[in-house]
Amino acid sequence: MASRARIPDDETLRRITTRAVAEIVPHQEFEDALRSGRTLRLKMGFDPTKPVITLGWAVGLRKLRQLQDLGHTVVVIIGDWTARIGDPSGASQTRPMLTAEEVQANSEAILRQFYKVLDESRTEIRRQSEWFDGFSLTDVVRLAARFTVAQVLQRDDFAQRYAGHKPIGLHELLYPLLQAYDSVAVEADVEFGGTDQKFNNLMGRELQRMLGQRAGPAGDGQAVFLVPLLVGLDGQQKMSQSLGNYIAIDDPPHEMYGKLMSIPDALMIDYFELLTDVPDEELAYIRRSLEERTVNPMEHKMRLAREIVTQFHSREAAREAEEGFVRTFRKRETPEETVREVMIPPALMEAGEAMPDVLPNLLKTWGVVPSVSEGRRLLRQGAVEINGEKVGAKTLVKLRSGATIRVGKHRFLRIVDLPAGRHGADKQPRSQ
RNA sequence: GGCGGGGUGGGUGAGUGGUUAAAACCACCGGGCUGUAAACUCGGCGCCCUGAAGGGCUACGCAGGUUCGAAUCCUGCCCCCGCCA
Repeated sequence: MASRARIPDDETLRRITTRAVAEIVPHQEFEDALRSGRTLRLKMGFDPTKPVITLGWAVGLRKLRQLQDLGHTVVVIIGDWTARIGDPSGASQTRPMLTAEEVQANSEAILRQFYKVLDESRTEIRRQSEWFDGFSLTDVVRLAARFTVAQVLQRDDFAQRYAGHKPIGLHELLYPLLQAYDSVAVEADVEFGGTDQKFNNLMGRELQRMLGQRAGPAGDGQAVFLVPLLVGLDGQQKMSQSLGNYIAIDDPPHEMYGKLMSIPDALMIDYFELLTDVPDEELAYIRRSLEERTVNPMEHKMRLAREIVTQFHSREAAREAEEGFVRTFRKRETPEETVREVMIPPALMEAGEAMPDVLPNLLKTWGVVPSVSEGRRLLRQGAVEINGEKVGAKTLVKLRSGATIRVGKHRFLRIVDLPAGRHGADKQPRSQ
């Protein structure tokens, strides 16, 4: 508390307030506070509904880290209470309730990933249950009484659902209020979030003011720092766990690298800007070279993938991932680090070869495909090759130890002998 | 409490007694092309019977019923939406 934050020079300040920033409300207040050297409490919350954190989160986390490096404090709120309600943001089905154990496990996993970006020594962890467990019905009603339905319905998501005759749970209307109260509970000076959080965050500012809490850069309630939403792998929608169009902070290097290489070119600049420290001048160059087509976009994309994998893993891991990528997709070799070892029944092993009909069943057994039918489809469509040779409807397949089976573009299997014991193998394929 | 509309595959949404495993679109999967980009193109997309042919089993909110035959008709129940009170 007593310690002062470092005052950023103009260039640093500029970078903090412009790069990867959608909006700061109110902007001037925030800048002034940074210049004052006062230590700010920077709030960011999450719902521990799933143990997955996507790169979308990294945008805000990186911003928080920059501020931590100046000496400010990050307050992470674990939404262990609202996780039971379900944030109506986005696709917004009503989410199921979670058990205390699930919440606990998810929280730990998420924090571990946060610390890949955040400075743990300047991070304070708080749980909503600290204050909400003690809430009485009276407290809830009093809190709710401070706002009107019309106010809450201003929120985009609610407005749309209301207009579209979609159900809105009464409890969902409470969510923004609870999140706002979090800000009061931790006396947040600035709340961070994606642009879709604007409403919730501003509500926090308002509630602090109503309750006379002199938090915020100017004592008028928390400022709101909004970062752009990262677009997902599909190039269309916001990156999100539930849409499946994501890269997880936890993804292993080769997978992260591969996914980055598969993003639409149009997204490259965004990713550079939001997820890397590549200087603005260089971004300008990259942008220009893309427009003028003077450089193969792939070159830039490889750089991007390298930068990001380095950030979440290591330089070494990035290099290996890149080599693996080149070997697999350019030279069409088998990427050893992603091969999954599998075993086949002794009888087949004995025979050494078989009609391809056995493959769908094997693929199903190995969990490569969800059903035998699916395996058949793949086979019929020529998606399966063994030792580099496409398997046709009638080709005799050689199922020997050491044989490599490729399914689709990037699923690789290697047949191995049955071990004496039974610790065979199954490396996880890919998460999704 | 009253009146009306509606619940179909991952999503949107057609279908109102057999020709419907269920149109179309999206998403997704695979082949081709390529840079695991985009665009394009071809194909697939409930489960099972070794492929095809053919067949079986599940499936249109839930439970029963009518019928040779139901996603489609009837009854009860559950849920959603709107208007009025």
